[in-house]
Amino acid sequence: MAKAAGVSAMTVSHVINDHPHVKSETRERVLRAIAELDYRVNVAARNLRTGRTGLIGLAVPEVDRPYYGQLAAEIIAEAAKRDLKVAIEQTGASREGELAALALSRNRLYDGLILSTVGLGPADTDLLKVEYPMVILGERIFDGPVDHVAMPNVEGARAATAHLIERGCRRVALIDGLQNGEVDVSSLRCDGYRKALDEAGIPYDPELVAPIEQLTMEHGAVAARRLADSGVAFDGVFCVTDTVAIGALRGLADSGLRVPQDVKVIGFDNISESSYTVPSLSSIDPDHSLMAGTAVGFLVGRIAEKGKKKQVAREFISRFSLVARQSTGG
Amino acid sequence: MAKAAGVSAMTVSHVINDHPHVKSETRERVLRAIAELDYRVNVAARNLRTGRTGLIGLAVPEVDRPYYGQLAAEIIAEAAKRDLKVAIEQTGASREGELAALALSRNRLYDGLILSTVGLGPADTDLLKVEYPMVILGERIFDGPVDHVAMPNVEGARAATAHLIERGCRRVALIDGLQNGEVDVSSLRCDGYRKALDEAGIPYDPELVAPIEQLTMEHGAVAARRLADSGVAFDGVFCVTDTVAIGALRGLADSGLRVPQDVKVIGFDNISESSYTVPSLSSIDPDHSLMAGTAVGFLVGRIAEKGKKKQVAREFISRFSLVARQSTGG
DNA sequence: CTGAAAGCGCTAACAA
DNA sequence: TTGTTAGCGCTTTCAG
Repeated sequence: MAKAAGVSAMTVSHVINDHPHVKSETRERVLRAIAELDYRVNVAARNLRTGRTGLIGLAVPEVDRPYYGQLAAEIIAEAAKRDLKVAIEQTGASREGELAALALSRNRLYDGLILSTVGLGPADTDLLKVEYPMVILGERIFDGPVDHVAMPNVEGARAATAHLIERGCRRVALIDGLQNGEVDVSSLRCDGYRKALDEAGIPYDPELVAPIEQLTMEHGAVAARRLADSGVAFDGVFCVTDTVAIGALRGLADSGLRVPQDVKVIGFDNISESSYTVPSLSSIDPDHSLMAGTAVGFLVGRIAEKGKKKQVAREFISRFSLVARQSTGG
Repeated sequence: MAKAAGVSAMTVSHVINDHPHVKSETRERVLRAIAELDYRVNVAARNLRTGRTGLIGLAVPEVDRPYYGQLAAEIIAEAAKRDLKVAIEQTGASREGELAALALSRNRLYDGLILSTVGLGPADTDLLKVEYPMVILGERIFDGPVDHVAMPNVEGARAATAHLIERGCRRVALIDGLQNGEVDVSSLRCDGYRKALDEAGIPYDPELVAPIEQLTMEHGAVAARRLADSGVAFDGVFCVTDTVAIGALRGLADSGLRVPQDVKVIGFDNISESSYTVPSLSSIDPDHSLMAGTAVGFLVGRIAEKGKKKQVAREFISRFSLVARQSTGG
């Protein structure tokens, strides 16, 4: 123990934790001893004593999907500002994976959990009634007393679709994920799409909706090719996410359709890749860093008030802006 | 304590850790009590006792860069197979960031560290002479007793360049990062590029080399535009990474050059986005999952043999394959 | 097969 | 301003 070098025991702890009442002379001495012995606090022991690990969990489907990778990057950066480390769980977008992530926090491995729900549905509300700090990042699917940070899905999708219409599209297709409930991303964005059509007096045509099983580039490409080959006329596509849209650009190119001349395309999320596709992709930007910052802020708040009586769940819906690029350009 | 429900104390520990000598009847009883009380082991206490945290650190420049995101995804998956969690540190590709990540392991927060070195150089070899489990993922820059998992940089770059030449290119440009030493990625891949030129009897022309400060899409795009606008003739571009190449595709499009008709393009890394660009991007695939698996395997080995005397450093250089896509297509 | 004793390294609370 | 006492919850060791 570093006390050997100095003369103290507990004082070391005070020095390490910047407690005020330490004579600067003593502090010096301790600091010197620490340096000489290359002493390091044992965080495991500290954790045991304090009940905090300084670690938060972030459960996302997969970090290599651009959207989640960018979200993770922002959350890690935001957490680092508050001296928190972030461990990443990959849930594979499955219910089981998300439940497994939930279970981990209960082991007190993490001080709190940011959970990006995709697989869990309203039926699982009870499972979320846990007493440890948690923030759901995604849709407001649950009624439980859990903080939420959500996107402006309906409004954003409406704006995206309206943008296509403004640019002259009259037959706007939708490449969307499967709609499992009434409040998942795919359903909400579909709502926004329909709302925009309504407002423009354009009838909703089910033939223009291409459902895909997973929100990946691959499925986006397949859906776009299928749409192009189906013989159904269309002059615009709103894709449920940018990742899907990037795949769709690929699929449209494969089918010999030019973007934006023949078909205009817009996505949702404004991932950084979208500026670099050819043509560059128009998108809805939900302000990721605001979302990340808010999520971490909520979580840190919950961690701080741990033990106190349940507070009401907070909810934050991010703002959005439309970013017009070549894919909807004239 | 769960012992209240059952009648044991330490036996709970045995049950939890699947120790053999427990009568199945007792085990049942304990298990039932655990379920009823919703008991969870306190990992902090276990960590303190065992000296293991079950957590490894992964230090990469930024998880939102596709290459590192995909690497992280594979490493997390690989670690999960061995019941290890992965905490991610973002070093910002800076020396300070990498040193900070090193320091954390010394706090025993992590059982070991996988460090993707970009900012550290040969001069920092001494700093890596640490006694805790570590694996360097990147170039073999250091002589210290540290395990390395590296890419076949020279050979891969040679193959990429040779591929362009085979496809008819005679003026092959190189968009490369700054060459800081003699063994960084940019230098090694440049070596491979020159080797291929030599072998084809094509003289090396410095005018065809566009250096960029960061390996990003943005810099790739700028470099490609600069190259196109410079008036120097070229019919092929080897980009040091796929990320840079995706930017270059964008830049070439901006300059009115068609890929592959006017200019052929190839990258390095084979990130998943490369299949979906328009045109799709040819690349060198260094077998990420083999690298991730090896890195985790090395680390787990080091963790297991912790305390034993120093072993010699192991080194693994991954294999590669060339993936030809539209960007070099005829 | 089960339990008792001891201690991992730290810090909250208090005393000096 | 510094030190003492205790104990966080677990597991290693050894005895029963």
